[in-house]
Amino acid sequence: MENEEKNTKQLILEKGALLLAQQGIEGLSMRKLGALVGVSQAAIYRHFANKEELLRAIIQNGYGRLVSTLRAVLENEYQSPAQKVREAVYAYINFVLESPDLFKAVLLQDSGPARQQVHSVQKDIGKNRETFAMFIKVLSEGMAKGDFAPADPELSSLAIWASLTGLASRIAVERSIAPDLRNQLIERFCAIILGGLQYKY
Amino acid sequence: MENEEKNTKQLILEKGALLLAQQGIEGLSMRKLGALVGVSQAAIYRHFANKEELLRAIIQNGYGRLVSTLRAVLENEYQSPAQKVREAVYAYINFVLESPDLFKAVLLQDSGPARQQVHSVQKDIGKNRETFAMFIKVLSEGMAKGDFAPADPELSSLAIWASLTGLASRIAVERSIAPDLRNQLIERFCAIILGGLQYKY
Amino acid sequence: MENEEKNTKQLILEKGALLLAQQGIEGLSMRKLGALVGVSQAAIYRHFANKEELLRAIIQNGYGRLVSTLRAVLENEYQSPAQKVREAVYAYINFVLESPDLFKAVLLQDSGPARQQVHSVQKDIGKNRETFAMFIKVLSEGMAKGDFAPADPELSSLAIWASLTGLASRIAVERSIAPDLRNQLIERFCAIILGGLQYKY
Amino acid sequence: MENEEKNTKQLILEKGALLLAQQGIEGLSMRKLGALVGVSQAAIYRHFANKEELLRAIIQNGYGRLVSTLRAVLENEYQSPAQKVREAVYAYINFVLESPDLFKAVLLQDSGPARQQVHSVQKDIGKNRETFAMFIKVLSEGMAKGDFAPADPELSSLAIWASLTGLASRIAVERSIAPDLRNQLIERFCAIILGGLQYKY
DNA sequence: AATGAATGAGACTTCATTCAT
DNA sequence: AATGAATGAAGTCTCATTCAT
Repeated sequence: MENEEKNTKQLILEKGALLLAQQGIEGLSMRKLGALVGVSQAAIYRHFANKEELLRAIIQNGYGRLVSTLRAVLENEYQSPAQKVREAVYAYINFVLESPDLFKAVLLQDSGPARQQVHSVQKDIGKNRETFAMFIKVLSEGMAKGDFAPADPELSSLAIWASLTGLASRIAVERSIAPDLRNQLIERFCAIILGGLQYKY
Repeated sequence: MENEEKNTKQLILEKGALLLAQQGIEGLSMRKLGALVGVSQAAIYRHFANKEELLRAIIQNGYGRLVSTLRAVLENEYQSPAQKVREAVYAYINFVLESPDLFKAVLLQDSGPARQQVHSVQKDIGKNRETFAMFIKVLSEGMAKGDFAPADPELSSLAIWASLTGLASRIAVERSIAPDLRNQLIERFCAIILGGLQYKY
Repeated sequence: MENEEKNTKQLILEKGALLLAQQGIEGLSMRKLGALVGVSQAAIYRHFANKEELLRAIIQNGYGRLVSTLRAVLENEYQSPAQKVREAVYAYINFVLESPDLFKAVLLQDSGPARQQVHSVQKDIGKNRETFAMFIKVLSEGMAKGDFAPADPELSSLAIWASLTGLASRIAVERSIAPDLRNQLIERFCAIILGGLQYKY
Repeated sequence: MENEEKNTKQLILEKGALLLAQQGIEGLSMRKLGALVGVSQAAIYRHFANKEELLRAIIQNGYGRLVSTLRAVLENEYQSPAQKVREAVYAYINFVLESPDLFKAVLLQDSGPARQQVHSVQKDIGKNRETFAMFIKVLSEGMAKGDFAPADPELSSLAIWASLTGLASRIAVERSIAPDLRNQLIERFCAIILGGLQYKY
């Protein structure tokens, strides 16, 4: 029984992510989603109370991957703080390249009809407390070890995370960019960030 | 007399920017805009052929300010490259603080049904060739003078600009942040970026 | 139970035909139709994807009668070709008298914005291959039997069918004509057509 | 002065006929017409009180040609009644081929928004009393001379005229038909009609 | 004679949601 | 757990027409 149900609910989540990825947040309509899943529009309401809840679920569902990847990267004992930062950047960008619209839905939206809806999601996920806390810890660690110049780790985290989001956004928008150039860009970004972290005034 | 009616077209642009600012790109409907301006929906079509054209006009109208501010900052002869970068950051952030959703409309949207419309606008403005070229020049100049470590100035520009966009986005979203904290964040951002530019491996 | 609600879809078709009949092809608006059926405009889209599909359905629905009547007439074994022609004329005219605007919608419209939609329908129905083929056969038969003078049966069919359409159109337009006069006109039409078919140069 | 005015008014009529021809009766909007003439929409109202009056004027303007051609044909002293009928058919068809939508607007319409508007025009023009009277006279003449079998000439006229309209309609609709085939069709039509007129029971 | 601005009505269509079955 | 039917609101846009200038 659980299997049966899971099928539909999970299918909705998957196809929903797909719709979101292909058509953006406006393209995710109950009608289309129902058709894509092969089920009536009304059926979706059996599984999710709202479009809001649906959206939240889709996002949480898809976002989990990034979070666990990031966690793995940031908690890897065998890497230096600088390496962790660099790997986190790559993990983040890879996620964005795989699901650009999921990314956009979560991190960049707070306009559109789902604005206020997503807002709460953003608070839950966008800030991503847990991951963020880990990132702060990595920076603190680096500063303690002398790898990074001393500074407020939370502020640094915020600044870098925001920068990373900006980079990701640009890359998500310009999907047609040559992979080569893209890698150079990412590399330069890492260089600047890590340079900035190490730089002493 | 001219003052009384305030030109309607300009009014549409202003109220349109306001709607865009308050409700995002989808919230900008002809219906609402008409009501806000105090005019019938159809009247808007006297002044703008399309929603697309309207959007383009609103954005260009509002975006002009930033471009000219940036130009002034980046072409100021009496400042060092590093100072120019810092001032550009502040100019950008100030613009975002004044018109957060104008910013969001232009820079963060890009796919979906209504978004292909914006796409061309983005190409015109988002890339913002002219300003961007000036930014590249500032970095080149800094590298030539030895203020910045040598690196590809275009790549560096792209990376920094994307980062700046990310910071701006975060600030735009979290408008309720305390000004104090905000300034610290901006300052830390500048420090990291400028540090990164100066850092030699 | 089924009777009570009367199927809505069928109701839409019927009221749609009525609207079409009373107000022509442009008068058939979703708004009006919804109101006439006693249902919201949106409800119509539950049953027909488009105005185009709706139109097609209405026409096919109403047109079926004529086709089957014509078929019965033209395949009646016990009548001479001339009689078949005469009966077909009367059947056609009777249909037009019963549903004058259904007829008009199908046969007289064909260009303009809304009309390209009808175009395909016209190809399906207007040409009415099947019925038309039967008509050709009747003429061939008559020529073979010597009832009609030898001539290209397809060309003759086309000419007569077009003429019949013209007559029908006139009658549809001038609905107020006295039945007596109308019958005389139809009779004279048959006489000319049949005379023309029998006439040898 | 008259010249100046004539220019605009006549231009409206001409471009109006063109619009009517290209886009059908729905395509003839004041907006488009104004643009086509190179004048504001409102300007049209300086010359014509209504869309109705405009339409009437366009039709009358364009229809004049047919009427005078038909008059010339039907009053040609040097031709037999049969020849006159044949020539009238060709004149009519040629007119339709040149201005198919003018034809449609005048003779086939009585649906659409302009329905009731055109109706009155139809009474004036569609029946085309004068021309029609001449046609009756030709038939009478033919019957008197023994070229045609005796019959009610008015009834015959009506039947033939309606048939001709039907033929014209078919030809107007299927504009892509090969000229060769078209001519054969017209010829066969003439043969049937003339045969029917001459046939004695 | 002409224009620019505006209007009110109406066009088709899509949306999220509800409800009886 | 699911469906088919329906709804009300909203979306963009076009139309014929009016009016002050």
